[in-house]
Amino acid sequence: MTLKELALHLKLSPTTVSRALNGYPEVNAETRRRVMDAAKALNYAPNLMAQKLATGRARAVGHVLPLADHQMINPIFAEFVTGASDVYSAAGYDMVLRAVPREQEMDTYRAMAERRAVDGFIVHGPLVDDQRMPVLRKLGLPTIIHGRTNSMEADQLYLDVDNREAFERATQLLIGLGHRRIALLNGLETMAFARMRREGFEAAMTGAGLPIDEDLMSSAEMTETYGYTMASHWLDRPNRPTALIASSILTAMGMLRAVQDRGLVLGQDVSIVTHDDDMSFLRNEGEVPLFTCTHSSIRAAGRRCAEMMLHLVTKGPERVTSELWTCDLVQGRSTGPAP
Amino acid sequence: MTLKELALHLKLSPTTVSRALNGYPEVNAETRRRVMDAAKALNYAPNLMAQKLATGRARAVGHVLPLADHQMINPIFAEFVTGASDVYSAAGYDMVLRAVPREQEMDTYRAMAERRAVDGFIVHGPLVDDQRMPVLRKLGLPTIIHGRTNSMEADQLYLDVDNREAFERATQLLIGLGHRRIALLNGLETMAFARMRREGFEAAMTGAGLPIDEDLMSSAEMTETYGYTMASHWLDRPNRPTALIASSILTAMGMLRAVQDRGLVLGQDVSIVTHDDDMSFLRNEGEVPLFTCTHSSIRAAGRRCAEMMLHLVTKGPERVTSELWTCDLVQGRSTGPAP
DNA sequence: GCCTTAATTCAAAGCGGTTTGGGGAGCAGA
DNA sequence: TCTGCTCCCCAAACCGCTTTGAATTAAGGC
Repeated sequence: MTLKELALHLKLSPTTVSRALNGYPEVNAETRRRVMDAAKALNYAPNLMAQKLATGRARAVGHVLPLADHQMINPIFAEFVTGASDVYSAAGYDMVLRAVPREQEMDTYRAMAERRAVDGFIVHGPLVDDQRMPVLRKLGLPTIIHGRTNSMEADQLYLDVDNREAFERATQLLIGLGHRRIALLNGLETMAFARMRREGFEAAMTGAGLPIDEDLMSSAEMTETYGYTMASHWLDRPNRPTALIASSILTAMGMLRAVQDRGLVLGQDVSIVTHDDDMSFLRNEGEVPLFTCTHSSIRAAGRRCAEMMLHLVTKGPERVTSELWTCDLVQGRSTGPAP
Repeated sequence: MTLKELALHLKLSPTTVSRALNGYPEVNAETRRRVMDAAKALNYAPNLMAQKLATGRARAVGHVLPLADHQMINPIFAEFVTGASDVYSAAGYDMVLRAVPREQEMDTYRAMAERRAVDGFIVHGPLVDDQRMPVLRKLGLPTIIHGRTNSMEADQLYLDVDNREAFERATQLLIGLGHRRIALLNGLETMAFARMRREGFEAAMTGAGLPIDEDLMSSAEMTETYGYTMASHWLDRPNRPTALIASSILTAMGMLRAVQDRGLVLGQDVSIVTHDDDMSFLRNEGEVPLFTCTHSSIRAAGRRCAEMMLHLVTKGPERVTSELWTCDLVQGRSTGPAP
């Protein structure tokens, strides 16, 4: 069933039918009703491609996910993407998703833009000195960064969590409990967010006059195994840290396993603070949750980014501004006074 | 830059340019080279929408993810989707992703099909008595199920893991170690895969003349918390089970936490066998991995499904058949003789 | 009653490609 | 020389929708 056929059936011109269907004012109310009814009855649905070609708008936004070697990043993307996709779906937009190796990323962005496959991009996982920024800028499509980086232009739109402040606060909480030897198990510090978290940590430490011990700082993909391995390593030191900070609840789980392996008691012998992305499959639940954490829903971020993008492509760049979210600091059972 | 402009520039007709670019034989080799060079030099890329409209093929495949209340299912989708997306990207296909509430799922499939937004569907998370099957069948688009269900037609293409056999084998392994009281922490048994796992478990138990204790079987979303809660419950029983079977490495992690909480030793006081989807962020690593498990990569499944789909839409349904994969049974440190 | 203006509707021209149905040139065979 | 093929290339139709510009009719103003 095409528009033309429908028009023929109604003894109207395609023009009128199209307008009736798309809510244009210059069509008689009665006529519109007839058209609507017929469309429903005959099960008419406009051909997406034709619509896109005619309007020049793709009604889709692109997400390209770097397929890293260790692709820990995935569950976070997944969570974000579900949030975003939900918003798109409700607005009749599509999400087109491409997972490509890092080295093909630029080409992918370029290809999608040149071929008009999407109306805009949401960029994931910004790096320190991220090379993608100038390229994206040149493509000229609306772009929103989930996160921030030093290499983006001042007017670049983004949505980020204040990672620096969050980790400063988390560290201060531990310091306030009397901890002096605090280890930071950070995410990959090529990622912008990890860099900022480290800054927050260091600010709190030096702010309290505590030394920064490079041996108590480590940075890698945030897997459970990694949390277990590094925590084990630290806890077996002669002068072991009394508190650990994790960048993800996954690494925190690994840390906890290491703690329990050694017969130590969480929140007593060792305290743990983690960042919690509120991932649906790994909830930090309970009246008093297991982990004390800085908390920010990644899915909510996905939703919000999608909303910003839709606003951007439908109503223009006015009135859409970057957002910097503050994390909640949630008290759990994993922290206590330093032994 | 449009095809017409490029043609004008080359003093050729759009026809010839199009053919040259798309590798049709009826064009002089020298001409083709000229066209190719010019296209590259002028940075020409065909407009996707126009191409899709003209050819009638969307060059995209649809994935609709049910947005359940408890959306544990996500990381698995994510993993699958990354695998699939990788294959699509390499072939110049797009993945269009929609996350919608269960009740809108059918409409979403219908809408995508009617509007020709995709060339085919890959269906996730088949249920027992899945209502989507007849609907999808009627839409007439190529469809591949990741999993199987009783409600699909005999000729329906699918890719599944032999869950029944895997869990039967896992159970037999425990029985062979002398375990008699074995608890099964299953996924949601509305899902077809969970149902089959249960069947495998029961077959092994009755096969060994062991009773099936409903109190030692539970079914829910496979979260860490759930694993912790149920394992705690079971381990605190007067006559506690000596072995636990988990449906996901996440629940297994929760179980382990419960075991450690009680000062019990894994593989000694309590044995655990789990299914491992080989998720990138939660690897069951080590020379001898932590968990004894039935193992099958969900990402590999995503890749294979995508390949099947591409074959289906480009070369037709001949020579593409359903696949039933057998899980590896991997020996880890989490199992030992019954105490 | 004539001129405006508003309300509806339509024919036709895109959007940017692909594909069908020739058609001219060059060459071998009769 | 004429016919019959290839080999290349082109004009034009088409994919299914949107949108521009104009036409038709009805209502309002004086």
